[in-house]
Amino acid sequence: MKISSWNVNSVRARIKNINDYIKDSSPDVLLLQEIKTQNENFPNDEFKKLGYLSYVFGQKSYNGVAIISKNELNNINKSFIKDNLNQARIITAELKLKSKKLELINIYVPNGNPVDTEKYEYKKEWLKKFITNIEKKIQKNSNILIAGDFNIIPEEIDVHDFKRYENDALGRLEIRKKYRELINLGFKDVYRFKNKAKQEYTFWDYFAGSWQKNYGMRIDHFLLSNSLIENVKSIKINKKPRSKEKPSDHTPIELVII
DNA sequence: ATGGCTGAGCTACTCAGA
Repeated sequence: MKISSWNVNSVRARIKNINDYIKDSSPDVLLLQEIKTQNENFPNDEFKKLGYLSYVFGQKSYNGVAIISKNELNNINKSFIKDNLNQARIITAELKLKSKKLELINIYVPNGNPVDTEKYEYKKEWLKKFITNIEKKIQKNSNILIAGDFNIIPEEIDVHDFKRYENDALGRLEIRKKYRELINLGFKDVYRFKNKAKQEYTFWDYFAGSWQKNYGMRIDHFLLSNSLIENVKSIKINKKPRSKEKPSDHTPIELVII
């Protein structure tokens, strides 16, 4: 079972790139973030042609998340947390993994910049609520995969120039501690668990030749329940989509799990 | 390097991203 996560920065502007990616990589499940459209304008038909069902939590202009799946998914939930600003940032589903039920949680965490504004407070509040609800969820199902755009640089190794981000909403200690808090509930950052000292990124700015210079950061993550880590076959950051014409600023991360 | 580049909504320009 291959599960991919990709912040596409508009599903409609990116439809060709997504199409190419699906044909090239053929994930069983594709988690999308920043689809930037309402449900009624989501390109369901495009995905149907490729053999996928769409589960969409859209929003006009900003945010929005979706799950694209080859097989039908159950218990779709779009209200995992109560969002103060009613932004579309979480969609969850239940996935059959052999005999186990895997709770799939697709997230798009608020950016939080600038740090001296209510945007940063919103990010902190959002993460706080999210952690609380994950704690509750674990009581019912301890097989969980949290995937998506966390907008968190976990460690210094996860960005090209940490100095520049240590007071940024993505790199601040206060925010990185939230990430640790989440992991301490019983998760592994699958990429870092499998790649102890590797420096790879999932995001590169559009400007100043960031991609060409490899000035990036690792902010898209898969957090998997400790109990399932033995089931992981591979975890890969697929840089190919970032090298294409009209790319998203993020690139997909791919988990193969048995 | 708090800039520069891209997308949505709209049709001039602002907001948001990270």
